[in-house]
Amino acid sequence: MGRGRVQLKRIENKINRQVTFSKRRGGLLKKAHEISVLCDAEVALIVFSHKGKLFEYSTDSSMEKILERYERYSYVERQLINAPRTPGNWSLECTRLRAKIELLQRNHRHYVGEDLDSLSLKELQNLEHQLDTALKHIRTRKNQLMHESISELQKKEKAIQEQNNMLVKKIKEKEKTIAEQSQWEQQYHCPNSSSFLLPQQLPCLNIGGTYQGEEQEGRRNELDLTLEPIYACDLGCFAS
Amino acid sequence: MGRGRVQLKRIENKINRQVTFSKRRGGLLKKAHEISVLCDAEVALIVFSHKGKLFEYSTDSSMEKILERYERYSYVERQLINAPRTPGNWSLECTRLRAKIELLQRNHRHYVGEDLDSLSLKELQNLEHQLDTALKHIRTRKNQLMHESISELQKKEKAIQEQNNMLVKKIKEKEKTIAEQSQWEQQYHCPNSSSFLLPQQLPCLNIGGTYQGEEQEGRRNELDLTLEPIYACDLGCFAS
DNA sequence: AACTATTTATAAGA
DNA sequence: TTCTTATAAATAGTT
Repeated sequence: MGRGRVQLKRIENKINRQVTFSKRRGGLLKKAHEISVLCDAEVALIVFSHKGKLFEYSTDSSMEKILERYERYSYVERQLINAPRTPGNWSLECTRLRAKIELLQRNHRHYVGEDLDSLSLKELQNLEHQLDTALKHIRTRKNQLMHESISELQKKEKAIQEQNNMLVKKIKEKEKTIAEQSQWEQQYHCPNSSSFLLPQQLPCLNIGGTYQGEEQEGRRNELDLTLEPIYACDLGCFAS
Repeated sequence: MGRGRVQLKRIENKINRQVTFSKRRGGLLKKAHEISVLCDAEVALIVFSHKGKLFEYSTDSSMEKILERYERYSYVERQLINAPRTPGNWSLECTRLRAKIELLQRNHRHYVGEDLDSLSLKELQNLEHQLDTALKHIRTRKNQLMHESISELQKKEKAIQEQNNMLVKKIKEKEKTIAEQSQWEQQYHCPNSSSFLLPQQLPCLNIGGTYQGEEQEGRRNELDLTLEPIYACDLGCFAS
């Protein structure tokens, strides 16, 4: 980029080399920063000039972290023990543990179907088989939970229904008692009772006797409706 | 550089980010190499992709040397700014890291279908879906590798078959030469040749002319049999 | 993985 | 060094 093509070889003119270094260094650092931001990558760039001056760029200015990560990565890659560096500053144990984490995380990516390019056919096959097996277990467990949930709900439903029936029976008995009472009151014209209200109350209660069945049905339906959403919701989670 | 200006911020589209990363990574590595050569500088470049894959460039491939030089160079600076980690911090860090490992390993067990009892239905469902997706990716990649392997083998087979045909042709020519030679010898009763053997030899050779075809077939079949086991063996790895 | 319209980087000159 | 400018390179968007 510039006037005239450039040969990829050391610039012999000292001044030119210095100028080019200065310009290109800026460009390189800029591009390192750009890829870091644009692509969410972690970049570490170290440049020593011919004269030995240091220039550097690192994502989030955490050069040490990136270099550590590099060492870890290299360690994992080489499957070698990382020679402890600068012992004063840096725990070997931590490095080892970080390497293990890196390995686990890299491995995990394979289990979610990422980074598969690095795997051989044999490895892919093993992975496939393992995931297949895992899925079988998971589905078995899911079905088990579903069945448990269903029978739990059925048991609950039954219990509530029984309670319901019992309540209906109780109400019927109460009504019967009240009806008998009012009949008695009517017959004997008891002065303590507010008899003028009864003619309107009675038909209601009488009808209630036969009407009760329907209302009971209504209640059962209501209960079913109450149950169903719960059931549907839980099953909604099971759907696949 | 390119159509439209680029904003210096993370590219949210995953595909775009990946493509841009790939392109810019190449450019960055190239420029790092160029400044290194042109300006006689020592460069170390480390790039971790978002997914954690490592790319690196270093002058004369001596990454470790450059990093060491970097450590030496920045040693004074680090001594001034960063208080070295105390042993107490180390053990704390180790504990933290061990906890993370435990977590990762526990999580991993779920991915191989173990320890499922502790998971809720919702969690099981998420797991199932994730493994399903992973399996799809893995199978796609496997198929890709298989197809590559198969076409490679077919190409090989074809090449060997051609070689085979050529060899057969050569053999035919040699036999023709030999047959002509022996005919010539019979006609002129050459005293140097052991003529008493010829009556038995000739029928063989004469028949050989027509018989040759079968023998040739036989040879080709033999070769096919040699090819087949290799083919079957390689494909055996693909079977699932 | 190519292509190409643009933007960027930069070599040379001042 | 720094600025300018012509031109080579890089690359974003597209196919």
